[in-house]
Amino acid sequence: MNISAAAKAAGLPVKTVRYYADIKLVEAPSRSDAGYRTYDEVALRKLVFVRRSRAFGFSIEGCRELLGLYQNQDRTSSQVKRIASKRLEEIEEKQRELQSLHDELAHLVTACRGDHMPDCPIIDYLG
Amino acid sequence: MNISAAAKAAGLPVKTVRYYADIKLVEAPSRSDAGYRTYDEVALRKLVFVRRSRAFGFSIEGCRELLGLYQNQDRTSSQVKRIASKRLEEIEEKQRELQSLHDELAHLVTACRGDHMPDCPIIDYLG
DNA sequence: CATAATCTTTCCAGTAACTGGAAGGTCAAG
DNA sequence: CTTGACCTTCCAGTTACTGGAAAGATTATG
Repeated sequence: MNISAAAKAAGLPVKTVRYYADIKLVEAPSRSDAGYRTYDEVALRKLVFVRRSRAFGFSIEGCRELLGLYQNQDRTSSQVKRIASKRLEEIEEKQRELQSLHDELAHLVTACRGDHMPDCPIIDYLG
Repeated sequence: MNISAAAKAAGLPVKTVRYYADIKLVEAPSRSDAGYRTYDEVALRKLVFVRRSRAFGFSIEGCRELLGLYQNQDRTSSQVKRIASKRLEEIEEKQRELQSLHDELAHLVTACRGDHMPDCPIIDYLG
């Protein structure tokens, strides 16, 4: 499988697939005689794993840890759970931030008449 | 007022204050004989305005637009409201994303026993 | 007045996680 | 045999700063 087929199968851009090998998130794939990267099922599954992990918002380093556990027969589910819980807390923290931003901004937007006059509670608040 | 006093008064790092002038988000401040940047009340108010705008998550370009309106006597509140509403929609979109991430990840974390065994629904889901 | 500490300046590089593009080699089809 | 779709590497740009080095200015202290 060449890189574009692997990328398509993994649901990732070709550039990203190369990038993941460059930063050693996944192993460097073997090469054809012409120097083309060739992917097998195992390599593909790791790419999919990374895509799904990234979709949860795990950082590259987080993905590295998770991928390590994925490939480690001696892992414990508590190791995995710890990492996932940390991410969950980050998400919740971000949600709280967004909620207060939302409430504040929504309040200002509602208060703004949105007419042809210059007076504006949003500008007043910021200035 | 030298840069560190202005930065402190505006609630921004010194580096950031310089940066905002470098990218012409705010005007380049006047200089002392020795070449030190000097800030007055007007410049300070603009820095505060940018800090507050940034705190709402407006991009630098968004801040540029808002600052333009702030300084424009001929602005209309509808112009301001349009920009703020766009940001509000971005926030809401992000909230929806985070909510679904949260629900999915929370579900997996709950299902994971977090013990010394390797079996893990989180890994299963990702792999 | 000398010196030390604390400013300030500019410039360069690095962060996260890609993404775009140029220059050039390879492969399959017609 | 040429065209077009691949593939390669390498370099640069993105966002919004942040860190640090080298060197000049100002302020405080002895």
